[in-house]
Amino acid sequence: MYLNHCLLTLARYSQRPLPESQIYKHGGQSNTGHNMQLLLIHSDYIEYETKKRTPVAEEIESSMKSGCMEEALTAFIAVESYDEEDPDGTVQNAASEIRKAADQVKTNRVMLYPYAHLSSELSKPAVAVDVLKKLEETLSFDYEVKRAPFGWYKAFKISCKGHPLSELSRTIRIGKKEEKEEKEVVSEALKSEERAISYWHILTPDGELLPAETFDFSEHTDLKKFVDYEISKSRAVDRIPPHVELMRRLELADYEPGSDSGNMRFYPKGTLMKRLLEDYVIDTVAKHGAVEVETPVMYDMNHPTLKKYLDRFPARQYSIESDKRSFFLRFAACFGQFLMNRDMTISHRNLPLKMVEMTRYSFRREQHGELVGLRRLRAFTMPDMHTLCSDMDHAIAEFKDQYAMCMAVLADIGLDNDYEVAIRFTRDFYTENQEFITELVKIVDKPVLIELWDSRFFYFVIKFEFNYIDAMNKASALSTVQIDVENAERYDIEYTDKNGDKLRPTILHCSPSGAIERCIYALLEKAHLISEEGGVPTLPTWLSPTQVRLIPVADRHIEYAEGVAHTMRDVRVDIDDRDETVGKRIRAAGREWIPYVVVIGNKEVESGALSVTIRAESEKVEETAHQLRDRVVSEIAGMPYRQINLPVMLSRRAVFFG
RNA sequence: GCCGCUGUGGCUUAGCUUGGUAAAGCGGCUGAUUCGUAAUCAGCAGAUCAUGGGUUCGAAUCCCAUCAGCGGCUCCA
Repeated sequence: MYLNHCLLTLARYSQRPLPESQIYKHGGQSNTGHNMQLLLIHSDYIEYETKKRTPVAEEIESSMKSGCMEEALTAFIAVESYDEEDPDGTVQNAASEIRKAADQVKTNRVMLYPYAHLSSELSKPAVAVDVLKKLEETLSFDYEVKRAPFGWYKAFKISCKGHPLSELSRTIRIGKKEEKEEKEVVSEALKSEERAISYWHILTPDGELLPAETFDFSEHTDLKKFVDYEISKSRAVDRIPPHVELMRRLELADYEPGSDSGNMRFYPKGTLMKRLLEDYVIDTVAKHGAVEVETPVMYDMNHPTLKKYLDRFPARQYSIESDKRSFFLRFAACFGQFLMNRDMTISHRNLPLKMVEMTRYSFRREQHGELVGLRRLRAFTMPDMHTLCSDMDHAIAEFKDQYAMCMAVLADIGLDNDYEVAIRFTRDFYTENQEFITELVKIVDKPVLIELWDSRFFYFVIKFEFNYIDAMNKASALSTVQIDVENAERYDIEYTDKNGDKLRPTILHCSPSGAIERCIYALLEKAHLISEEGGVPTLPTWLSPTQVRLIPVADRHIEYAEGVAHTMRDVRVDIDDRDETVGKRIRAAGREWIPYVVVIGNKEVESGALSVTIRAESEKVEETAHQLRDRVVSEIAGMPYRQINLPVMLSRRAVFFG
């Protein structure tokens, strides 16, 4: 078998400098590099048949609905957004590349086949159709050309002469001046996701495994919503997410138009909430033996190990050019921690070895349409812990511990029982560990969604997530743990066992709370749901930016209020000293969801007792400052405390929003 | 990424259909008021009507492009 029987070229063009005479069309230098993805296959035959139109389908005559060609060079083509600047140049470049290949394999037949999978930076459909048509026209002078229609779902069969595609796949980048070869960069994981076939089941605490469609959801409405969301992934929504309005009105966070979308600004109150949640998660994993580390936010795109991992992760990343080198922004702490692990000397006595980082930030360039408020961001804060275990049995034991830890974390955060569980694993893992999985379901004591794969497409063999279901029936993953069986090898991480042998650890990935911003989103959505049902929306007291608001009736009571504030150590107290009526200030405190509101006038100054309104119970009690302080301190016992993040006097506060 | 909707002082909106250079409430400032549990009174300042083009004697209003937010769709050529 000879190589050139199957010529497979994945080419990425960069536009060459235009002759002087053409430059004027583009208003001067506009040489940002034009690309088009091209996959050329010399085939015995290629045949296709259109199945269904997509929304971007071109209008075609019936003669184009199916077609075939024997002994042809098939060109799979993706026109990219960069090509829009100069479609004609793109056509010329592509034509010459196809000519070169066709001459090489000595064929005079060319099949042009639009193929979107080749790129994630596609051009507008109209441009693509235009380029394809012109390409057909250009090539038809010298070749017999056919073109498959654009924008249709098509079935196709191709017989490639010789070698398997995967082994010959390569990318050629034609630079502005010189040509250089590059490895294919289409993420392996993105491809895997396409191939992965999922089997959906419900597993009950009794150990019953039922196909998802036969399960009786009547007593599990949230699980039903979750399953619908996972399987169908579509849902009609009639309003904007409630938390978006709340995050602004409560002066927590807002969009930042000066940045990329999905990069938020956090006001003092939101920043305080974030820090408290971050403190809490770090404290909690520290109690479970994790040590905190810090790693860089950007990594070399061409680092051999990282590159392979990058390919394995189904996320799109930000990239940064700096001084001729290319970097990508991390989407988790895996990179930094695994590289650190690799250089460490680790004994079996050190296992399980846990490292955690509060990644501020992790970056994922999610699609525009996916970004909403605090639910899905492009820059987010995520606790990321990795645990090195001696082997799979050890990993499974740790997995169970961390599963329980995650449940406790969500309960402490204020999301007790507000989530649905998904456990996902390969068939092999299931047959070997059936009991273990049933046990996990018993621990949460409610039915969970099971996703089963026939073979392993990802780096993990099992993972679970706790998913929050919001008022619009959207599911978002919070806590998650995965057992990774691939990266110890990839990163060359090893430990020394009792016998002095070097072994590969099994690695757990864990985010105990999920993204911190997403926790805030879930808390706001939950509060909104409660208020819709006629309840009082609240935040957990330990997370409330102000825990106690003092309202002096007149100016002469301010001094006394300051004394009260002073008494309440380790409680976030502020004083509304603005020149407004008591009624108005009460109302303002209510709109801020402040858990304890105290009015201070002559009566309080004389008696020494305070009139305290408890928001959660909508009732008033008489207490001394010490009693109130003790009440709040015991309520937040065990949770982190930080001092107030704004001036104590409201008259001194600037307005951030509204 | 694609489609649709939206974009008016710091905030929320009116005006846009039927072009004639902006209106209100909140917030801010000033003054009066020192007040007892869900909005005290008066005055003042504050807007190149998202950005860039176009049509027109004249554009917040009509057209095009861009950006952003929201909703939907989508990894599909």
